[in-house]
Parts: sequence; structure tokens; C-alpha cells
Amino acid sequence: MTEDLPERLRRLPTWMLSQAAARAHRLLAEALADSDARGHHYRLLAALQDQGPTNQVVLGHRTALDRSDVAVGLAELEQRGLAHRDPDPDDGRRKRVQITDAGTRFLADLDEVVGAVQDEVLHQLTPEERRTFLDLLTRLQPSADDAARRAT
Amino acid sequence: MTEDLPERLRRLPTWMLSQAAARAHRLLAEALADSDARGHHYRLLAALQDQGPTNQVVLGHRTALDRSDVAVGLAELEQRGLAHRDPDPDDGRRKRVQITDAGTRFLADLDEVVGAVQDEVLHQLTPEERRTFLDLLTRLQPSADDAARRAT
DNA sequence: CTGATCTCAGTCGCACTGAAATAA
DNA sequence: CTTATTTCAGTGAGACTGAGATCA
Repeated sequence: MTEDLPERLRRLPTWMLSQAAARAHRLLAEALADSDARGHHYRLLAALQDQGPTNQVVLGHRTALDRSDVAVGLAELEQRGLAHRDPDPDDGRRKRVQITDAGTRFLADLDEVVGAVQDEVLHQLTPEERRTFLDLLTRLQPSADDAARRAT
Repeated sequence: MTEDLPERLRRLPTWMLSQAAARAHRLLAEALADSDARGHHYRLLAALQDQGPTNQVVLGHRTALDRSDVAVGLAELEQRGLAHRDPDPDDGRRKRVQITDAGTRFLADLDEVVGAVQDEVLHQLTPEERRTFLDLLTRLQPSADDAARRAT
């Protein structure tokens, strides 16, 4: 594969990034499909488990999902008894979204599936290199400064 | 942004990878759109410039594009005089695809646009870190061994 | 009234599949 | 007849937009 790439692409960080992400995304989607889940579901359950009940707008920020995709994903999770939506008692416009016990158990199963995919994607890297890689990726995320500069 | 992420996602390499790739892809698409180009066009021109004329199947492998997307992209490039397709004299099923002089000039313009996006995406990293990052990304690509194992 | 939240329908770029056309 | 290449139409998931409904 790599040995056949044009110079311009092989040396282009954003392109190698896209290729690696595409492969990881494909492997993850395939693995999750075996558990009748999709990426949206894992993201939503992970946010609900780690950070507790919230409304859908906050959930969208935390999962980097669009509001409409949050709505659709939660409807699917709720239908399977993995999440629950209440009207917020303090503000009737909002819904209070929580993970259910079944959702917590399902998330634990998915954690194993997701972990296996990490190993498959990163198997060429040493533990030290994996830490470096994650650190570098984290620092690529736009900072609050960037967001402020972008707003002007 | 990052400070608000659920633990499970913040520590997940494939997810951080997807996020970084999505941002890079968005910035690249916006920048290329200003030059009336899209990612497909840059990829195809880069492969033709760096590795010379070929048929569309090989071009698809080199650019990681699907055969049908190669066909569409080349039709657009040809209409703008940036690439040229001949029937292969040795095999009438194939087409011999080449970049034109106008295509070479256009690619040089796009190189600058693409380079500017690299700086924007990687501006948090030192030159040394950027080399490390590219090296790690390169090693994430599936090897020939993986491809062989996958075929069984 | 304005403004925030949620929902639904629809759009768009991208990756991919299946089938037809052409030629070895 | 079978196989390889190119092309076209269509599918599917993901990210997004706009309009409408509900409620503070």
C-alpha cells in the first residue's frame, strides 16, 4: 500500500490522517455492527455513563454529534431500553436523558469491542508510542483560543 | 472542547483520530473550494504528476479512490483541460490517463493551498513533533502482511 | 413577543455496490 | 464464454440545515 503512494500524498499529514481515520472508522463500524450498535450509540452511552444525565444539546456537544443525530440516536437507544428520556421538571423544553442499567451493561460489552479495535489499529506501535500518538492527537484539537479567533 | 469530553472518548485513539481527521478534512475542503477544486481532484493530479500516466484501476489504488469515483473525478478534470484520457493502444479496455500542462500548473497552485492547511492543522506541534506524528501515522497503515492475512 | 429545545424532512459529500457496455 | 476495464445508477452512514412544535 504505502510503498505505492505518490510522494505528495505520502508526505502529507492531513492525508495520512484521513487514511488512518478511515481505516479505524471502518474497523470500528464493522466491530460494532456485530453487536448491533453504531458509532453514535457508543458515543451517546459513553457520555451518559461518564458524565451523567443531561439534556440533548449538552449531549450533542460532548459527543460532537449534531442535534438531529442526537435525537435519532436516542430514540433508537430508548426503544431498546438502553437510555431513558424524561421531561426536565425545571424546564419543560428540555429532556433529561439518562443511561439505564441495561445501557450500562451494554456499554461494558461495547467497551471490549472498542478496545479490541484499538489494539488492531495500533498494533504496530509500542505502548510508549501509543501514548505519544494520543498526546499529539489531543494537541491537534482546536483550543479555546482558536475558537475565539475563529469567531472574529 | 477537549476538557468537556467524556473520559471514554478522550482516551480513545480511534475517536481522537476521527475528530482530528474530520477537522483537517473540513479545513482542506474549504481551502480547496476557494480554488474550485475538491480533494478528489488534488489526489488524482498528485498521483498523475508524481507517478506518470496509468490506467484508472491503478490510479484508484494509488489515490485510495473507488473505481467509480476515479471515473467521475477524471471526467471533471478532463472537461477543465487538466487531465487527458486516451484509449490504451495495447489494450482497448484500458484508458491511458495523463496530466496536462495546465494540470501541472494547477497542481502547483493547489500545493500551496494544501501546504497552508497543513500549517493550520499542525500549528500546535513543533517540527520534530510533526515528523514523529507523520511517522506514527505511516506505521498505522496496514502492511502487506496484514493484507495477506486478511485475504484468508 | 423572543429565545431555547427538540423533532422531522431533506441535502450534501464521500465510499461503496451492482449491472451494463466494451474489448481482450 | 470468461475476464478485465470503465461507466452509470443507486445505496448507506455521517454531518449538516431549515422549518415547525413546544415551552420558558
